[in-house]
Amino acid sequence: MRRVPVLLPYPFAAALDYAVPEGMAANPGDLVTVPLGKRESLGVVWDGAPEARVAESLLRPIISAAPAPPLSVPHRRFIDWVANYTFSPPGSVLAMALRGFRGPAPRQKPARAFSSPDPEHPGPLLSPAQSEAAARLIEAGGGFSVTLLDGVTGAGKTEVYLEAIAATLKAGRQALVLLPEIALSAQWLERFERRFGTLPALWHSEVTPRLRRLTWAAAAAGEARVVVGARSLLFLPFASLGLVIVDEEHETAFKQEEGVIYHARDMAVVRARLAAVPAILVSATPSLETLINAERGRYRRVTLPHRHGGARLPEIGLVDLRRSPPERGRFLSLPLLAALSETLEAGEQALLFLNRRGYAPLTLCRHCGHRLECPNCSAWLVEHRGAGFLQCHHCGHTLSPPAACPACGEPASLTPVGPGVERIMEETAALLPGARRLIMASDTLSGPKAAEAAVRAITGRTIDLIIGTQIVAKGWHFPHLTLVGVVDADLGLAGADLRAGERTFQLLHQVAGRAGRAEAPGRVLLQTWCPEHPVMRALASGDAAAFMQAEAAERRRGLWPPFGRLAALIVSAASERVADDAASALGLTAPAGPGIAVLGPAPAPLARLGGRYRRRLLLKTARPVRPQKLLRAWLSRTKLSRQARVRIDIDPISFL
DNA sequence: AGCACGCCGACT
DNA sequence: GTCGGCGTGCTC
Repeated sequence: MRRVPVLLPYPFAAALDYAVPEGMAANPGDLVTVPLGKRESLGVVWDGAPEARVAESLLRPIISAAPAPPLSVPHRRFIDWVANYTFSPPGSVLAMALRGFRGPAPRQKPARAFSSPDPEHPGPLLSPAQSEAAARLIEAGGGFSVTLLDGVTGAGKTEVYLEAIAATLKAGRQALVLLPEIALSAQWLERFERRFGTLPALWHSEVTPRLRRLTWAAAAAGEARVVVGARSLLFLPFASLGLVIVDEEHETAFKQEEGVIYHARDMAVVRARLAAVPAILVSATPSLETLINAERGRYRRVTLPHRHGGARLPEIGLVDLRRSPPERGRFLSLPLLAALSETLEAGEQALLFLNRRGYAPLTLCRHCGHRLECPNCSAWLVEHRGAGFLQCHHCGHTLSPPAACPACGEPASLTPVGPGVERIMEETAALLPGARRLIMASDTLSGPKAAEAAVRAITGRTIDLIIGTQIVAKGWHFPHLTLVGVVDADLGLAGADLRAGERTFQLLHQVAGRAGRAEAPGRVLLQTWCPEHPVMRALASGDAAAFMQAEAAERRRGLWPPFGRLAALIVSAASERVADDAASALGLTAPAGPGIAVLGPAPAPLARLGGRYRRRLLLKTARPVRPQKLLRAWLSRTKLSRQARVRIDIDPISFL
């Protein structure tokens, strides 16, 4: 009897062994149905020698082969690699790869659902700079390489990398394109269709199960030639992957924070390396990680220094709120209001950016000072006036606005503090009554359909003023938009996040980049209490390189990423005592040695989340030290209460 | 992930 | 006296 390891899409520590029935091939990569307890489960025959932990007489036989092509060797190595790196059970990673394959294969030929993009389709004419950049992307060849494609906002980078896709298609291979946000895909798809005469396959959480199954099968069969989607697309099987692209590579939305915790940009590079194909990372504001890799010569770099079609970069000005404070109870200063009226009177469009959803982030009792807080999390409840409730942005808990203060009972004493986009909407309604306004936020723009409607309204000029959260910073092209106002430029700089400066710079630079993308020149006004801050000075001067150099020097000094490595341990428990005990137990057994430091334990900034108490430890190592091995030994020598959970976040981005 | 086993509260 | 809460443990 033959015995093979079968990896199941569940968080088991390892593959389980099964017996291979007479006459079945059961080669590594084959999808199979196996018995599991009283159930049946899908699984994949895995590589290597069987574990042989179970006696032969106890082995159960594989039930049948499943109707799908085998997972390729590079795909299997990728699943193993991600599991190892992220400290996750390999079965959990496999589950992501099999999401989309369920039950019998689709009856109709997938080919019919996915027309082939035509690389010879007459697309838009490229500028000489774009053509040259495209040629440089293509000259990297078909083997593994990473190229940073950067350049100013509005330079036409998308059209450049579409040429790399065309070359991949001509070579008969498939391309994978990661976008940070599905809402973004509305305009992206238009550009793709203009170039290739048809739409690509889409992969994200809103795709219906039926289409998801078709797409999975079509990718696995090589019939979906280009697939575009969110981070989970990385785990889709491809018959002949030839190119991996990550657009807006600096976006933190690529970090998956639940389940298997991974950074899709970094894993995209790994996928490309294991598949021996090129990767292209695209951004007007590349992450420091990527810039350093380019500087060290590990990544190639192709730059588009000018805006497409003769458009000019917008002028960025600072409004010093100490000198021009808004009126009491208002948030827009006179200089910004004047610019708004001018722009709207000229028949152009304006955008007000504030990275805060809802009406007000805090509700306070004027009588006793009580703050409305979430009962499950250490966080304020955010008022959503339009929807008529207060909500916790961390656990989703909602509350009807109380008529009296819940602490002191004083009636009508609760007052909103600080602005959200809804409150800015209200303020502009009073001050700019004629403007047709639209809020763009993740809760008003959920899904590609809503995003498409918004895009249509803006490009069709039935909207004059957009008020948006960070969703507006992501690659939109609104030709009639000439003014961008940032309500609170300092917002992202608070807190102890090591990337706060970098991220604020990227976000504000990207928002600014929405202005003046066509003939009419753009203008940007940043309201700040601290115009001398390096981030504000860099934005106003436009010297991104100097800013990132300074940022790099600081990180190098402190051995912070990308010059050192980080892993976060988040200890949580339903009881505060259990969380504290587990965290201090980990503190006592922490690893030590050259190039190793452990910070904490400390209460997490969100010390309570979803009713659980949280503590954090941070493992910081020098670049050559791999944290995974240290963590494995650390956790195995530490006795923890069963009630305490430890989450490991390798390369953490969020420090909440 | 499911699904079973197991030891403490409100019901026919 | 049972029905059932979900804590903990196992699945080759």
